[in-house]
Amino acid sequence: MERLKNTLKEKGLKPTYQRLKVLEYLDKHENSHPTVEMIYEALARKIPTMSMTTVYNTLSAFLEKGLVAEVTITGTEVRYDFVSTPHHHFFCKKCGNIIDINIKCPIAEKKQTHGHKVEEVHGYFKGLCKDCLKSEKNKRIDDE
Amino acid sequence: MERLKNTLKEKGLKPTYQRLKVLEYLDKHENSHPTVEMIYEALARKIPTMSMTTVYNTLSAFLEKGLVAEVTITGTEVRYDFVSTPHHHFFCKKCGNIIDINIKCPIAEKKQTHGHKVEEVHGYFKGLCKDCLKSEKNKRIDDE
DNA sequence: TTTCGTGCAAAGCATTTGCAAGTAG
DNA sequence: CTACTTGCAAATGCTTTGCACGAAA
Repeated sequence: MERLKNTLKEKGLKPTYQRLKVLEYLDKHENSHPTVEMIYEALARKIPTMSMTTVYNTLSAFLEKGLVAEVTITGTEVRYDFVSTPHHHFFCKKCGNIIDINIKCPIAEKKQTHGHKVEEVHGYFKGLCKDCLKSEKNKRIDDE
Repeated sequence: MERLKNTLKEKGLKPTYQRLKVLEYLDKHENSHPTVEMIYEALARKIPTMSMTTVYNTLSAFLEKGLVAEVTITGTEVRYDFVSTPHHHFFCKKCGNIIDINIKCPIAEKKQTHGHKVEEVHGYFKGLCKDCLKSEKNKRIDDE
């Protein structure tokens, strides 16, 4: 808890109760890339006065300070990624999960391409995740 | 025109006047990755009865048939990419343009990663485009 | 006391839906 | 003829804004 409090202070954000709770949620669910709503739903259960507005405010403050990154793979919803180290994402078309992918890509090292100055490199895959692949296979076996 | 008409027929879409016009716009502005609004604004000038709904309908039909791809780099707007060959994108943080980038990436050839089945590979850069870089430099010279 | 954050209610907007009239084949 | 498409109007739902209250320094 103290660790997260310091994270906020370092970024010049007052460590309010709500901000700490949002950050704690992001920290605990680092791998689920939650939506605004997922965060709100989870926190509202514990903090009855929590409002959507506060989640929006908080996330946009975090975004500004570089604490989180927006992931817009699906095109219909924004998901939030607690920024640690740069990585790619995998979006499963079946279950909708977004999974972190850590692979080294020579292109990701580029500082320039076609004369443009590169500041960020983003990459993502779409397809079927490991688990959905497994259940697809089981289904096929069941059918036989 | 006949070419585009055939494109629609091949995909099983009735080549209506509106669809042809949207497709023609996409074909002509292949490199500008327009938003729904940009397409609507341009076409409404020539076709007074054109409606937003029709642009939405048309694009979603195109998307379903794989004629276009959605580009969601900015997070606040969806842009449409007339599908030709797979390529990456460069988003300029200053002017907001989205530029096609053709580079070979070894990762893009992957059919599988970490046990997940890869069907699509997407990559994009963010930074300053060639032109904005140039005007930044000129500005600095002007200041001196 | 002064500044900043919270959270309710209302506003704003892009997108979707319902549906009547029109059109392609 | 028959099914599909168009496009207006209304509804929907996510996100932002205005603002009063409250907390922190």
